[in-house]
Amino acid sequence: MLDINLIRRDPDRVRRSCERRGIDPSSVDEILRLDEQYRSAQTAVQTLLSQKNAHSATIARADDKAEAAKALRPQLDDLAQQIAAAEERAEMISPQRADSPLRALLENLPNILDSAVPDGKTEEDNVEVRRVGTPRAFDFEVKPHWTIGESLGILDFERAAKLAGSRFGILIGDGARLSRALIDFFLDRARAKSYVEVVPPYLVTRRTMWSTGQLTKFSDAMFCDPEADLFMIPTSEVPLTALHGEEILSIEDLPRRYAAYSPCFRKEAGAAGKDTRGLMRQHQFEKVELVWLTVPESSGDVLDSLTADAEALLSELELSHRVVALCAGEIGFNSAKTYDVEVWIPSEGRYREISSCSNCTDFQARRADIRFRRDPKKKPEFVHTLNGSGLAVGRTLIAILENYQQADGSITIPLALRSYFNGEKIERSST
RNA sequence: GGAGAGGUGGCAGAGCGGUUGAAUGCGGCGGUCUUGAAAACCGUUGAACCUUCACGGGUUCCGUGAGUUCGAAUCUCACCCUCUCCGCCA
Repeated sequence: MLDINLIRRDPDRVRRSCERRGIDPSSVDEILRLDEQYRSAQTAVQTLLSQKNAHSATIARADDKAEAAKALRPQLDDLAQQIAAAEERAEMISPQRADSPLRALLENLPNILDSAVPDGKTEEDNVEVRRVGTPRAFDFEVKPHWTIGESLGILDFERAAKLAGSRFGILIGDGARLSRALIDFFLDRARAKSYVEVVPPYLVTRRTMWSTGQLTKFSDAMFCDPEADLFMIPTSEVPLTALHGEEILSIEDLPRRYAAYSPCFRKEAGAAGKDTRGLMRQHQFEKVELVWLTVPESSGDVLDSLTADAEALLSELELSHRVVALCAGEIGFNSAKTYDVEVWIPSEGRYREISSCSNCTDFQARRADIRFRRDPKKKPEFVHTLNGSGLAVGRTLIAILENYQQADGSITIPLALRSYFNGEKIERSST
């Protein structure tokens, strides 16, 4: 959520940001109009309440309170009427109200883009920042990971469909072990970089989901239990970011780094027909997520080091990758600036997203109410929140299967992973 | 799921329906004292919002939401959460 004060002070900046994202900026004017109305209504209510309180204080001070109350009766009754009327007017547009139009408009404004974000509408307009490693050259025909996995007996999509329908996969034997090895590897590396490991709830309340900006009209539908009103997390960014919701941290608490391995659940309603085969896009996948809470002035640098942390994992796995700066039209609702880390997928002959690192500035912190105090005397300020995958387990698995495939159909395990996997190779016979 | 207890400021813990945003203690901050520190003593110390160029003024907040009242932390109702015991269970 944006700061209403910022919208008042610099509406043009907000409009420009909306336009760059390809979103109609007209709601900014509507917000300004409603906000003006609301504030004058509020002032009216407060003036009347102040008068009423003065009368009550008079009664409280009087020796004969009943008598005093009786004497002030006419004024009090008159005030009560006026207050009720004024309150009704203010209540209509109060942003506190769940169905307030002002609130709805405010909540649906995306974060303000960082000035460094490149213009553009689609993936094509993303700007490559750097490339690391060279895609491996194959002297045989590369196979897609599902073919490799199924013939090795470590991936099973048919039975997954039997159990759960489309967009599910089953990891078996060495496939499951490799996945577990990756999780361990990722978490160990995160720990080495001072991230604190967390096992968060995988189901969260509507409020929590709302607080990190996942529940908006721009969001894809999530799995949920309507009866319990609990939502299955689409990423552990949600519980990790909201961890310190409604808290005021002290400056010594910052920066705060958290890492969580968790399953993630997504309906992928908007992705019909995309990546229908294989592990690329599933209703359930696993991920190690990295989250930072920082002071505002350092979030820019933190985004770089967070991205570097994600990349380092790929470098260590010797997987060729690149970093792209997302263009204005591609950046998520919460984010001011996002780098995607993309890994080389041989069967597609291109790089695919394996981590998305975002600086959400104070946007989520304002919704979730995560603040800090620089000094015991200073006012609390909102922290900045950042998140990135480190990494998506399923997609890393894809990358390993495809990039490390051998002519005989076996898989060589990346060096960095061998001690975790406890082996060097996956072969047909080994399952 | 059944039975009970409880939710007050950073924490602990008071609070006959009336100048209570809230005693007291701890902690925090500032100061006195000290070569320095500790101790002691003094002072100060919640948040959001509205209004003002500013000084300041005002409103709201004691789990949440309604209600009674001129006036509610205090009374009524509903809901939520936490804890204890029982049942079930990985």
